[in-house]
Amino acid sequence: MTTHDVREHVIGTADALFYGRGIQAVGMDVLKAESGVSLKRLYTLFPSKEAIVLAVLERRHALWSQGLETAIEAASSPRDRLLAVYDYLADWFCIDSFRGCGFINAFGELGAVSPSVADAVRSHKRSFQASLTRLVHDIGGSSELAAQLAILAEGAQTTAAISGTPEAAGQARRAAESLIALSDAGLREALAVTS
Amino acid sequence: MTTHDVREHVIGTADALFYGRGIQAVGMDVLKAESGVSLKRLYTLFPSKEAIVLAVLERRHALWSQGLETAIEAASSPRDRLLAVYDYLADWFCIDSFRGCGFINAFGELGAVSPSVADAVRSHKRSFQASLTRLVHDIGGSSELAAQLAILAEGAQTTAAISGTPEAAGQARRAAESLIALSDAGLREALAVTS
DNA sequence: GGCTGCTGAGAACGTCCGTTCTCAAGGCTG
DNA sequence: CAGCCTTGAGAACGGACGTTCTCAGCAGCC
Repeated sequence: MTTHDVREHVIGTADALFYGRGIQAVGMDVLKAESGVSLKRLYTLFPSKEAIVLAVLERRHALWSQGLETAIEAASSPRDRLLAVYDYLADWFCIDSFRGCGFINAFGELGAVSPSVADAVRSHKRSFQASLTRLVHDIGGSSELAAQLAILAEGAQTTAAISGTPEAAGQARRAAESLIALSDAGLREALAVTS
Repeated sequence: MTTHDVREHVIGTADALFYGRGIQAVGMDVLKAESGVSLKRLYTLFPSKEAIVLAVLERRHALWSQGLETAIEAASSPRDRLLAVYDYLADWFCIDSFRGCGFINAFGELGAVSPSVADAVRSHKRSFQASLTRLVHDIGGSSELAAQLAILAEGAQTTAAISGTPEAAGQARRAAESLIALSDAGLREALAVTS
């Protein structure tokens, strides 16, 4: 068991605990008990609890981005790659332990009190929007469309979390399909006269 | 200064504090200092801090719903009434103290630890979805469209909160206009063949 | 006016948090 | 094998939390 392995183990345990119960609801002694790593060692591995929180967010970002990328690459057409984002969300919402976006949760809990947490959340969301923008540009869509699709994805996450059902993913996906179809067909101007 | 007035004053003060700093970040002594109401009195007015949190959520729901209703009623056509929802969001996002949806924040912070808070958040969101569904039905739209527009509104709130800019409101509004136009024109079938 | 009962303020309480300290055990060096 | 030095565990610490207690002040009544 190398130091690095223990570190990763602690981060993984902390991730599950923080995500499942809320960050402030998990004390260092609980993390000690669940990870089997003594307090002394925890504090030699990390300078503070906040550092653990940041490491957890980093890991969560890496896993999430990697999973998303894998889902995207599995699709064949540019349009399917874009829609794969929502299928990825749908799969995620169905997991038992799903409790919303960990970044949004962390932001609500600590965003006003810890600037570094707020920054980590912001950069995660920026990264997601960048991925989406790239996919949208691949089908010739505008940045505006990318922003709209990102808003749908964000809304699906919070809606699924609060309602406790995964159906928001399908609704967001169908909404995205509509917006993409509109953009594809270049029908926005044509429809504008009817509204 | 009646008991009722003091109660309302405490709830208002607590709302501002909880929303601005996070619920767990505000202790009872801070609430005492900011409201000018002694701890003894606070605990005669409310049985616990959690009761104050619930009262705050109730008040926030009342104010928010009332503001939304006012914004809706000010619009003249059914379509404008529906889009007024997003203009209401836009105005809200521009307020300096905007820090996201207080209910989403509370859910992320306490949803896993306090079932009553989770319930309050769920019923607020259900109420919002019900309002939206009513407005959508008034223009002949489906429940599916209402769900999609709700997701857009949710996404706009978290996006605006995390990004720190109000532009998500406009993006969500334009996305909503697109979805409504598609629904209005009954063009979904026509477009399906092009996708 | 003196006694009584109630309300007020905030000191005090127990608990739990994040963090540090003590000290015992073990491995490497000579 | 003796000495030392690193590392381990978890008891201990200071502070902050939510909640309760004490007691001074002040009505109202005899």
